[in-house]
Amino acid sequence: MAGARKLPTRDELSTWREFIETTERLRNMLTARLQHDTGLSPGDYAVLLALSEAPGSRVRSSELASLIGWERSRLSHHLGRMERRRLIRREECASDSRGAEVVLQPTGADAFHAATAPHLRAIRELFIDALTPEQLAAAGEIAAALQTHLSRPASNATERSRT
Amino acid sequence: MAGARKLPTRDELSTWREFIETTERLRNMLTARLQHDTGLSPGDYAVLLALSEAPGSRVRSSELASLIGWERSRLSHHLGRMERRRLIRREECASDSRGAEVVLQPTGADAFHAATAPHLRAIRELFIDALTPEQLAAAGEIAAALQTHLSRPASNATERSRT
DNA sequence: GAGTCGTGATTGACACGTCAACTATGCCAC
DNA sequence: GTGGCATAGTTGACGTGTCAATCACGACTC
Repeated sequence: MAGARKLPTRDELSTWREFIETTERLRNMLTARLQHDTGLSPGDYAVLLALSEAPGSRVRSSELASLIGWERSRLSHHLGRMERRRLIRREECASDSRGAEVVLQPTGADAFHAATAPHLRAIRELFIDALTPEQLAAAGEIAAALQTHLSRPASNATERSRT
Repeated sequence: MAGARKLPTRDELSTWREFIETTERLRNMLTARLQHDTGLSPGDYAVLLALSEAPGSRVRSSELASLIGWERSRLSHHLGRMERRRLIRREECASDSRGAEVVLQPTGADAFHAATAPHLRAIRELFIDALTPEQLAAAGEIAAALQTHLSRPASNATERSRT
């Protein structure tokens, strides 16, 4: 048995398309608004949020990466761009000379503080206000179910490592 | 009235985060699988799908753009990359010499045919199988509600053009 | 048929992401 | 203290996406 799984029906496929296209559109609109209102990208916002919650507004680079769930190289590239804009600064780490510490700069702190209210408002307007309380709850359950499912090793590869 | 909208509650915000992060993860896993199984990106797949459904496997460039909902410049860049890989070809358009026609190439047709079953299977495994039928229906309703809401002009800018 | 305007498509600059090297330390064994 | 290995972080190449500018042509007017 196994091997040829049943393919999605027409209805399932159209639900999938609507779902994935809508969430992409939602993300794009959020990004555009954040950019327009505050000049920050979602990446900038994530970095600044994590940084401003850290004691002393400074975090080891690899810890920052795991806080926001990024690969280190992605973070490194992004920090380079943020450093050019004076949002953050990188310092050598005292305890481990391989390491780097990321430090929030005044420019970055200001940008983040100015961004948080508009961003939260946008989330409310574009997402929360679009749904009934029941739908919002259902969205949470769907996300949880997907998250669980995607973390199952088998969902990565069904019948793919059968060598 | 108006101006200071209520900010999201802690619960709403955590639902939001779970939702948006999960859909992003889902998209990433789908992309990785498509890439791994077939060597195509989601963009490639969308272009090839539209092209292979078109009469004669050829479409005017701007029509292709509207079929898959892309900006023309995005499409132009992508077609350039696909042309380098011999997946498609661009021809001058007979009826309108400004225009270009995109033509499916054998390499592209083969790649697309080889990709469709694995891709549909991945959608089933990663998305549909993760949800109960009720959750799947709810996902469709949520997408529809969001789509409607996001198309409302006011949801783009509440109190933003109040000059 | 010259002027103007809209449309079809491409281009260049740049932000963002991934992957695969690569550098530089730390760390442990011996 | 040297060899081997893991860890921290950076870098380069390249695919992808947006924006603004540009080019070329069609269409319409006079």
